[in-house]
Amino acid sequence: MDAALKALAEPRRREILRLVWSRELPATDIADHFAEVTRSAISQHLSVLKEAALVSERRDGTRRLYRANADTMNELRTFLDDYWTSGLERLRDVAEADEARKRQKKGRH
Amino acid sequence: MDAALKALAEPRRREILRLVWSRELPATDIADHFAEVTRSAISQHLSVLKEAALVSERRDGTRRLYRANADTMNELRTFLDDYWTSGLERLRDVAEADEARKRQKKGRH
DNA sequence: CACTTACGTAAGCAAACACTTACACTTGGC
DNA sequence: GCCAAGTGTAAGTGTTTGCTTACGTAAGTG
Repeated sequence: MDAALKALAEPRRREILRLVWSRELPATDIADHFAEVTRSAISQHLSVLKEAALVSERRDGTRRLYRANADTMNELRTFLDDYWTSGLERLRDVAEADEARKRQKKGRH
Repeated sequence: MDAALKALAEPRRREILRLVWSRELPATDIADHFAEVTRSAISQHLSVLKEAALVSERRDGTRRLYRANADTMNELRTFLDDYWTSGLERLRDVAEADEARKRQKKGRH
């Protein structure tokens, strides 16, 4: 999940992800979409996205077809939703652990 | 919004953000929470979060009190929600723009 | 006014990142 | 078997990032 967030932090990768959102696309077609950078750069971005499970790859002859992985994106979505909402509930525990840490630190020093 | 996503990509910053989720906290208290890194490192993280408008800062004497900025986080949330859902609808436009680009590229070359 | 508390900030460093160019590898058609 | 198409990968480069130590500074305290 960490990897997914990190992968999404890069604008180019978000754009790639959008391209393969609902249809499979071969690497070359994806690269063609970006005039500014090399095919190689896109290939590396695709690796990152694949590593983060944000896209899946399917081989067809010499081509590799990429498509966004809806499962991972839904997981990420619920992770963030939890993040938004859980802050409040878990706060008491965090505060308590914090106090303990503080006392320990002071005691040591 | 880009800055916010990038800021969230860092685990430490997410943890900081959670600490100030629903209560103000002075920088020192935040730093005390992290035994592994320096106060300076946390200060720099706070700068990034502030730059991304994910936290707001209020001064009180020598102290600076930080608190998560709910507005920005809601904006980010809707941005992502749009991102999840809009892919489908905007896809046709992207595809069309893409075809145009492709034709142009071939024409030039 | 000296001293302490609570901070940011500058400088430097190693690791990570987004690229590039050049090359290697598969797959399918002739 | 040879060649072209489609693609990953290795190596190198400049920039950014997350950190450290050291110093600077503003606000309260005696």
